[in-house]
Amino acid sequence: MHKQEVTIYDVAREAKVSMATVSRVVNGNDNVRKETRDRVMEVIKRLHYQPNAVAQGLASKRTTTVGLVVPDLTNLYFAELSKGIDDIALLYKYNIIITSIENRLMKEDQAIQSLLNKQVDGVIYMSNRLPEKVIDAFERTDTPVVLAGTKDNREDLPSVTIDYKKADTEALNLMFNDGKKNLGIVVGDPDAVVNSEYRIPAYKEFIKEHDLGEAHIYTNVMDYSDGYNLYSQLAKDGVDGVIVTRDSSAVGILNSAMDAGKNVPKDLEIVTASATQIASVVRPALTTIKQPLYDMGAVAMRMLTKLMNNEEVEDVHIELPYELVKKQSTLNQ
Amino acid sequence: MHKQEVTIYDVAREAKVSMATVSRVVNGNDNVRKETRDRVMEVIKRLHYQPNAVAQGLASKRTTTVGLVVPDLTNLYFAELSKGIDDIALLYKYNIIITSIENRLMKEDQAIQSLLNKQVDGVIYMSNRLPEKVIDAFERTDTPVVLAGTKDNREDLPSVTIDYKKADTEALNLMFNDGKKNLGIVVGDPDAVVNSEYRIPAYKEFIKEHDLGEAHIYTNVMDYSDGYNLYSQLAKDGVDGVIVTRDSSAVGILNSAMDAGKNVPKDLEIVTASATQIASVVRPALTTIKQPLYDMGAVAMRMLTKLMNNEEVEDVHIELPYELVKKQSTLNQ
DNA sequence: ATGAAAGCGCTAACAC
DNA sequence: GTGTTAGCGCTTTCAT
Repeated sequence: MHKQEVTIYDVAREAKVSMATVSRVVNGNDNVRKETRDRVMEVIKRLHYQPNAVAQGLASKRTTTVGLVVPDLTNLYFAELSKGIDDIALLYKYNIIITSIENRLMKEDQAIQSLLNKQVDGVIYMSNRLPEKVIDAFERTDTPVVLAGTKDNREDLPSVTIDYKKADTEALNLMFNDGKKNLGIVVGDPDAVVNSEYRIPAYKEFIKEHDLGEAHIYTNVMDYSDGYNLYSQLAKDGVDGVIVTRDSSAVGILNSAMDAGKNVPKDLEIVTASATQIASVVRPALTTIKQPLYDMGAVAMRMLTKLMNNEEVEDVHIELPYELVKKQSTLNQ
Repeated sequence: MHKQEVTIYDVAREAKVSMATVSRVVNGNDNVRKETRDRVMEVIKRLHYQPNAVAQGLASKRTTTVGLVVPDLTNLYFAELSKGIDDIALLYKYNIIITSIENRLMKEDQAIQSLLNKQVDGVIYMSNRLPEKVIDAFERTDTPVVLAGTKDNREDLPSVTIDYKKADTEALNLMFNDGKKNLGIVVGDPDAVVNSEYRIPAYKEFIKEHDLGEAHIYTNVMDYSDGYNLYSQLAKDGVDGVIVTRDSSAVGILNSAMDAGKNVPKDLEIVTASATQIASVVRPALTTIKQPLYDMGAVAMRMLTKLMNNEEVEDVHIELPYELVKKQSTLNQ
């Protein structure tokens, strides 16, 4: 399509060396006399030679490219994870191919296959859904995979997360100690492993242990308007404290409650489980389980670099510390 | 690195045809007898053959990959643009390599070069800064480039934008008609073409035409806290209406004003120039110049697909319609 | 409709 | 230290 202006062969000819030597210079191989190296470098500069990464990839079987699988770019939760990944990727000179898969023509396994076909050296998977087909695809390849902000059922795949159970329990406890006895939980996809295996069980255990009666579990609350519309139901159910996994939903609940003339936190306490910017700019500011999203991304990418280099990785299931940040959407007594 | 389990050669041997025929089947070339095609397809299925996109890229000189250059993934403005791009890219089966460049080791021209080395078929550039070096790199290559949400000085490069001058003038006029006579403008990077060539000139013209006295131009206000901290200055300067290009800054100003006991919009009107989610969830909700970000991204990507296929493109400088959405941060009289 | 063969631009033994 | 030579896995003429 576009003119590959200058190839390694042109440089070799002009510098009166072999392609191999140019390749050595380009790749920083030490086995080149300084004099030769300088001559080659000069020609490279003069001819504006730039190596063709596709050819390099085919010959070396390494593309210095990693794939990111993310549900939605416009969800700040994933954007902040991605930023951490991106920074470390840059540090190690990897490019990033990003694939978003929510509400899409493309299914998860197709996304993975597409990435693998591009010969990515590794994959970071952030989607909270992990269908069997994806697992199969991962198992059919040697390409290392790291999960960021999610887990698989069997805990086979390396992952970087927080302790969701502990975090949610702590949040519920905060509201309980504020005197709220009719607690609820609001999640997005109920089948997401994080929800089905950690958050919802943590909630169930909590209300059982504290004898809080009926469970109030609200699922498929995906965005602001879902949250906004949910409030009337929360009111009807007499819920006086909720933990909400998505902060856009939490903000929707907040605004809806206030529009209904209610007082947050007096009438309803809200704790959101992902501390993106949106949770801190609304008033009253939301109490949050602050996940170290940037760090989670960075740690995941760092782990992936090790896996791609066949380096030893001591622990493939890393849990980073979270922080329960008390703001004005809880009484904090 | 990873075992390329099955190659086109394996399929050819197993199906008792040549590699060329397998290639034809894979690429949907019609010149294959149905019988042969079926046999090849069967083998492909059975062997789980997947073409190596790197080898395809080297041989065909098309990678079906486009590069995105974006300042910051966690800025919803860019995220929403990217989403539009991504959806159209998926439709046309392009993968996306994303490169973010703000506050980074990597400079704009290195980012571009890295993308070009990967032999991307096209580039969408969203950064509001467009250094000479980047222009040079673009000129040294045949790879098509489209600017999304930004322009270059000479208007050489194809672009998708809104009419910034008209939009800002309309916003200023709204505030003027509300009786605000001490208007200001708050921007991020003052050297960004959109600011230096359109927004700031539009502002200057407006206050000159309406004889509003001294100009109040605030630059390098990049985020929420910059906006929050700026408010005291706005108050000191007696500004009673501002147009703010970044909505995180706008929200910062809003919260700061309210924390100072001021009334928005009575004491200060705020119009933000990019309508991301954050502008609509705060209370009072912000009046916004609603740019069709998703559409801008989609249109840019669609234009790029045409350029990559050497198709005719009637207009390479597309301006999409915006909408001035009146909310509670202006009086709207 | 199908096959043979020449590359695409580079890396990586291996030889000297 | 440097050159020679096979590939990497695929596409694409050009024959037939």
